[in-house]
Amino acid sequence: MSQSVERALGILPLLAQGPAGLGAVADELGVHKSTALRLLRTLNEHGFVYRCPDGRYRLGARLFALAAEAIENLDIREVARPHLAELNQATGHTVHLALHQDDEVVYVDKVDSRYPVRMYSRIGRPVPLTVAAVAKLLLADLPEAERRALAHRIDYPRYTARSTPDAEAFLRELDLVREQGWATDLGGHEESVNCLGAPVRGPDGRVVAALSVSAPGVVVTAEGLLELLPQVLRTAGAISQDYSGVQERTA
Amino acid sequence: MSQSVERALGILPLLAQGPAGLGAVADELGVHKSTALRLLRTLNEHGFVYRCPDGRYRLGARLFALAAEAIENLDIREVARPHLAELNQATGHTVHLALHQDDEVVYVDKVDSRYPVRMYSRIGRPVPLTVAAVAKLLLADLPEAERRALAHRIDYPRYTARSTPDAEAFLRELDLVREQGWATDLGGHEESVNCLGAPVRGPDGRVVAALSVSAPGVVVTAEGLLELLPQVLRTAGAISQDYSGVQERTA
DNA sequence: AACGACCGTTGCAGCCGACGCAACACGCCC
DNA sequence: GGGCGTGTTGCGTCGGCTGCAACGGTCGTT
Repeated sequence: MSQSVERALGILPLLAQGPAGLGAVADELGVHKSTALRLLRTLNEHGFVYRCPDGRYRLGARLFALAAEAIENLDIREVARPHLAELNQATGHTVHLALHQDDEVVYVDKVDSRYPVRMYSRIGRPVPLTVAAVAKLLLADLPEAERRALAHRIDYPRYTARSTPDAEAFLRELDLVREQGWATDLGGHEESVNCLGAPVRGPDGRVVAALSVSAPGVVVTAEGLLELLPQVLRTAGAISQDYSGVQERTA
Repeated sequence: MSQSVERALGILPLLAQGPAGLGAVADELGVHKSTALRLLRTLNEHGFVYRCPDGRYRLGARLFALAAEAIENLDIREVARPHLAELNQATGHTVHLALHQDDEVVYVDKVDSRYPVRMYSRIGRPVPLTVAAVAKLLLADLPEAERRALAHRIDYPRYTARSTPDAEAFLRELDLVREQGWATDLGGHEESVNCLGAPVRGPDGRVVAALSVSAPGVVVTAEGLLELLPQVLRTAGAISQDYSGVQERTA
């Protein structure tokens, strides 16, 4: 839509992969150096890009600040936090909270496991759509047409032998998840890690978020994890209720 | 420099404070609605802005993803991580790693305390410049002129009675920190939390990062925390060495 | 020391892309 | 139904952005 903005935004993913000089940025964007310079300068003035002492460019502090601030302001987080902490306290496992935006599912909060062996994840990081329990929960609630379109649009990486192989299998899985009201990821992303998740619903009954507990097989078996289902469902229900209660929060 | 980009970037901080409608954004920017619409659309196409079902705009997932990716790629992090984990293992306290960019100091990694009472912090979040141990370490290494300019440019919020009160006190503190090679924050940010930090130096001897251990007074006294100084210094030294060894990593 | 290669920076003219206007299309409440 | 407050579209005009070319700096090389 807006050329210069588009180009400027295109710079950011480039720099996310690592620092780069003016020339490299210009080449990558396919524009003249002077153009790239102007864009980088404006980005720099606003703190989105940081100029290293050696002249190369990196992503700037402002970006991190914004992301942090935005995450703070996601209201579901505030409501959910105490419940997540409680679930973590009760089970000892890592607890995640995730949201759906566009074609991505992102973790917006987590409470780390008390066990030394922890699952690797990071707040703000996109979740593998086809295997993660929270992703299945969030996507299963989409209207049918949208769900089908999405299922055929995305890729199906074979993280492990148990990863969802294709769109058909994924849609079947989503149907199952929607029906039973909870979801699992049994070694679909990393061979030795299992997850169990449940949906958080808004006042209109639609799924607005999803939470999950994750634990490596060495800590608890898949069967053992499934025994936590009632607790997980109860926590998700409690958050749903709290969230529907407060409801409007027009900033 | 570049008008449209500048405007587009101006939108993001607005939305960080909470969701807003098209009209509100246009008013705030001082531009026509149609202009704001185009900017929002481009931001939206790139995932930096997310359109709520109710038509309002929020910050988008891409922003989180970028921030996460960039933080992953900060190479000091990778080098430091095992050392931080070790320090955490040995002491049990929360360990932070921070960097300096422009006028901000940001946490880029942390390992949580094993104690139930934890200090509140978040990766990517700006650190209070005037009191945090890591901030003092990073700023103390600036060239004198820059240090003085910065000291007079920033604010001195009185978080607690022990917060640094003004520029003069701050500069004195920085001199002390630079000389002794380590820094503390004894209740300067939150009354009951103490920190002890040390600098990580690059191949040229300049401070490139800072780490700290933090613990609430209920877990360990300030004196007890100070006894960890040798360990903290050793860890910082080990990271410096590793970092200077690998050195070049031109992406 | 002089050279050349490379990178970042500046001024400028032309042109295209962004701007604001005005009109339209919705949903809502008085 | 009429008024409002949204968000949206098409269009002409002007201005901001673009790419060029030329400059200045810092290396490494001969």
